[in-house]
Amino acid sequence: MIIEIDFNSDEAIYVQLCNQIILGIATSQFHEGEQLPSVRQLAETIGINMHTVNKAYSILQQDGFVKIDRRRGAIIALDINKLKALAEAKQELAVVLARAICKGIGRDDIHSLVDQLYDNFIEKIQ
Amino acid sequence: MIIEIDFNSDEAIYVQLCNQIILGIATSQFHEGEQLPSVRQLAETIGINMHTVNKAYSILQQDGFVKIDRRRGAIIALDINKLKALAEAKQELAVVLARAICKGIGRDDIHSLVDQLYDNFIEKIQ
DNA sequence: AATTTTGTGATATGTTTAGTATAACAGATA
DNA sequence: TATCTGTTATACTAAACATATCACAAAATT
Repeated sequence: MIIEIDFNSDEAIYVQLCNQIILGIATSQFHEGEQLPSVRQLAETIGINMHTVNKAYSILQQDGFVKIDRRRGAIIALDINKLKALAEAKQELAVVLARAICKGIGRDDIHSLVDQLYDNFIEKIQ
Repeated sequence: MIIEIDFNSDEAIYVQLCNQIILGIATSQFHEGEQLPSVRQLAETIGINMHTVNKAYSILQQDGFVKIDRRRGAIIALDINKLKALAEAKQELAVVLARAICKGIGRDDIHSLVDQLYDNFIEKIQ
């Protein structure tokens, strides 16, 4: 999977890294049990410091997306707690929807966007 | 409207301020043309610095939620560009949905959450 | 006319975060 | 043995966040 970092973005590098990897998992470009590049290797290919990658991996572990094995590094391992995930998603959605509502985006528009995105995710899986 | 800031949050104060005000607009607690408290006044009531409020107001202006009038301060004025807003919402949704999908949350779950939130927003309007 | 309030600008300071740069260590692997 | 892994520690720069004053011009109020 190709990971692209925008160094001009106002988003921190480690945040971009987390999001890209999560996106990769969602689109099945990374599979359960698959091992991610080592912190040193990924750092070198991207051209950033090892600790920045390590921070991203640590956060992914904390958020239940990977497990870190001393022998093999970071491995995709989803810790699924649906109730917790639903609560978090709702909280994040609230912020996004509030902005959208202010800009005249209706309920149907959002449903349509959700479908578009889900279709897109599924498309990439196949 | 009551604006609450969590000083223990990892979200910057000005970001929380922006989100709260946007939430206020979405729930019609703030109306088009209504004027927000002055930067000094709001800063005092919250217990933060004037410039922090000013930063939030400036961002809200930049994002097209308010206009800043030298005479009356910040006034709710929605600059509606639906196409742009849709694109931004899609981008933000993609990140949220990717996380959700990884945690086993399906399309219907998201639609349900969206409906819940929209109902909640409408409820607060009445 | 005088005072107050408004947004705005400049400057300075302290704190935290982000990111980089090294170095070292223990465990696993080849 | 040599190499790879994650991990930890330290040190440093740079940027962001937040506060603290001071000052100014425009508008509103008195």
